[in-house]
Amino acid sequence: MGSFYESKSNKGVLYTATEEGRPYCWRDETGHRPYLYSPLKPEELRALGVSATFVREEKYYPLIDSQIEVTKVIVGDPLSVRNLREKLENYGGAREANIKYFRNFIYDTGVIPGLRHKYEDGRRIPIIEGRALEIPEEDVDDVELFEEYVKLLSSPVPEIPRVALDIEVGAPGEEVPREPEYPVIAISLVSNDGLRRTYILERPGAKEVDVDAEVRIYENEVRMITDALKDAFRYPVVLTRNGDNFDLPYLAKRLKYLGITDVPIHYRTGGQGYRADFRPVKGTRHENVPIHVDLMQFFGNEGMRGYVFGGAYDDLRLDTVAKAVIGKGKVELPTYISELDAQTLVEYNLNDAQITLELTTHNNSLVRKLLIMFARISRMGIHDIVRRGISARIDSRILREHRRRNRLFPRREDVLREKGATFTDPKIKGKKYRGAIVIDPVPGIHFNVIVLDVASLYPSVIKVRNLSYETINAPVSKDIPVKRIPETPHYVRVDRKGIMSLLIGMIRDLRVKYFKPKSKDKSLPEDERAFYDAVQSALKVLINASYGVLGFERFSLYCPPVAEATAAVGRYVISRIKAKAEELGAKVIYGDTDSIFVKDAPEEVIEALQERARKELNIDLEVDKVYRYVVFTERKKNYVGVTTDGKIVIKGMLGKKRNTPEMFKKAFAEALEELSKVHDPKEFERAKERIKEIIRTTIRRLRSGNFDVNELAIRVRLSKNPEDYDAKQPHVKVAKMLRQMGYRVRAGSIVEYVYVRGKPGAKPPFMAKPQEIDVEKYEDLLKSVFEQLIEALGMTYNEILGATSLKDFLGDLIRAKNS
DNA sequence: GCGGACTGCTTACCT
DNA sequence: ACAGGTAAGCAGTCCGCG
Repeated sequence: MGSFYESKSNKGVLYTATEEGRPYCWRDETGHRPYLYSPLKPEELRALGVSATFVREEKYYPLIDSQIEVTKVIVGDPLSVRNLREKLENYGGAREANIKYFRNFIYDTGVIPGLRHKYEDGRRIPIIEGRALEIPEEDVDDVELFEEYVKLLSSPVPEIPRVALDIEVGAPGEEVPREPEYPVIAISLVSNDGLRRTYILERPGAKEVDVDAEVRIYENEVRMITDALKDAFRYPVVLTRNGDNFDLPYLAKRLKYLGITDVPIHYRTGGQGYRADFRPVKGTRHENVPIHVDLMQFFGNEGMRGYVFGGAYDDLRLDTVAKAVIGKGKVELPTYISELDAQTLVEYNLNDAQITLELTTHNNSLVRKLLIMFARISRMGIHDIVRRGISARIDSRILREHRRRNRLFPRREDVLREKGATFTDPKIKGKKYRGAIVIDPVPGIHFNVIVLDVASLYPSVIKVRNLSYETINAPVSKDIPVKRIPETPHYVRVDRKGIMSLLIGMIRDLRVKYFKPKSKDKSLPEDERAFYDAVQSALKVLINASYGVLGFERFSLYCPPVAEATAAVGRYVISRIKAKAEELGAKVIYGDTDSIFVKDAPEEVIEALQERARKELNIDLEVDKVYRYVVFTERKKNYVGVTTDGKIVIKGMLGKKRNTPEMFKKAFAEALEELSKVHDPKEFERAKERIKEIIRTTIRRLRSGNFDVNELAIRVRLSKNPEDYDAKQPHVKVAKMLRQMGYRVRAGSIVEYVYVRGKPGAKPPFMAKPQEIDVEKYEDLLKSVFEQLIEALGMTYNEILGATSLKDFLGDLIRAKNS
């Protein structure tokens, strides 16, 4: 499950699970030491005064497609690796010297995080119990590798004993305390094996607390904290929400404040990110210490938010995340924590711990399974899976695959020097290369529309075109076959399989050809299908990010021409499909990146297109959606449609954006409701009338002042801390205002404001009265929201309303004059 | 002195 | 700390205009 370097024993340490599923802590017995590689010979290194063990090794170096000789420099401790790396900087540099020791330890011992292990001859052997059935041999580049991953990923996920921990601090007001001057007044533990316990400091009503849990009352705060931690330490995993940033550091600080010197928590703040872990106190060892999993770190990850939970939560408060993931929120608080009565305090505290646990058990333990799958694929401990981004996971997987093929991992600067240049001009200033095509939509209402899309376009392109850092623009002689990349000077050698192409292609195939079909196979029992579904979601996250990381500066194998070539071939593929569709007589009315919307295309044409894509481009073209009708304006990424089964699809419209006031979102939803009833052109007339009525009613409400200001609140998420903004937009002004008033507003916070007449222009809703609202401003906003819809229906906003204000009237007049 | 065209900055969304 | 493309808002600058 994890690994680290233990300085006391000067050894690598692994946490694994035993055959029986019990946690087990294993200290290295193989003599594994920290090391790096150098292109220098041992005698040259000795001459430089390097004292270490030298081993000459032959490795394959992908950047020049040759075997090379390097020296493995084995040293005493991880710190020496860093010192040596700096020392060798001017002497040919070091290789594989930026890899943390515990990572090498994992790759080299062959341990697989997320699996149970057995012990044989001093080695840990991972227990792989998964079976590989029906491996599709055609189109899989490396059947053996494919089979290995299938077995690895289909091995059962053990149920890990774990306990959720949550604390409450008796700070006055709604301030979240940073300094340890306030007492910890309650701690709750809720486990997946039946423990439900709250530890509270003695207070009025404490003895009468009646909850579905054991309540322990303490006079002494130190005793209470120590007892709670002792109980938590019986579990191999402790779950928190925000424990890295709050619960654990606060407990540590508070214990020190109360005079305890040997504290079982180690934390780090600021700088390289914050994290907190449990540590052994005097007389105990690492095996008695649980792993800390802060779920907020996991859910805060953009990849998780977007792909697995469908962007279901907007901010990271426990309440929001819990409602989205498990459909259950927090207990409403009548007052500040410090003023709660004992009963309410315990209920609140217990509920938070309960929700934290449920985030990992809900939906057939989806989160638990995802974490384990990521751990297995990327050979990373749960510690790091939770805390680090997707690029770290892909990096770990790729490094491990280099290691086992005895390939020397190239330095980022070497890849960049050899393969750095891009040639296409981006549409957006500041970007590095040209991206996807968006086909101009044909404005109007279109009946009978089929959406075709390429299943995972970019990973398919990477696979099919053999794109990889070592195959693109490789130094080649005349007799080595290459294939050119359209719109660029790039070429790819095709006589050797590129490693990125192989690995990304395989993850794609694992998902598309194996786990996804299994997750939908009705002949399998439901829990088995749910398991395969978790596996395919984990693979999806990796697939979706695999192209992106190649264009990401901090990725270890950052390779701009590969990213550029991927996008270029993507454009080529979709353009070819579009041209072919038109050739076959279908009208292409829109398309974005990997899709085309075709109108009036009979089934034969669709089939012919799919056939052509398969034969000519080696690409799978799928029917993604069938629309009863779609409505476009000239705006891209902006449309409404109703599918044949009556589902409304809205894309990009203001009416669904998170920062549109609730009042307008509601009106917009009503208008869509009307549209969903439409089956043919005639019924549109009725819908239009109803929409007109909805808009008018909304305007009347605005003008009458008959509303709650909260209905008009605009919610914006800050990307920076307020003090870091130069801009003076309303949300920035209000953020600064709130901070002045003592609220904790920072990057990631949601700022709410309403437009008011007069000086500052915007105010937090709780400070504004309905009479102050800048009604004109909101009428403009309403217009923007509905214009996107109205224009699509072939009308103008003013026409549908009549001239409702002098400004609109004059606007119309000017437009009439100009045209 | 005021509006329009423009740019830069920002957010939210699409694939 | 995965990518680029698009829409839209606000604030500021420049320019033209009796």
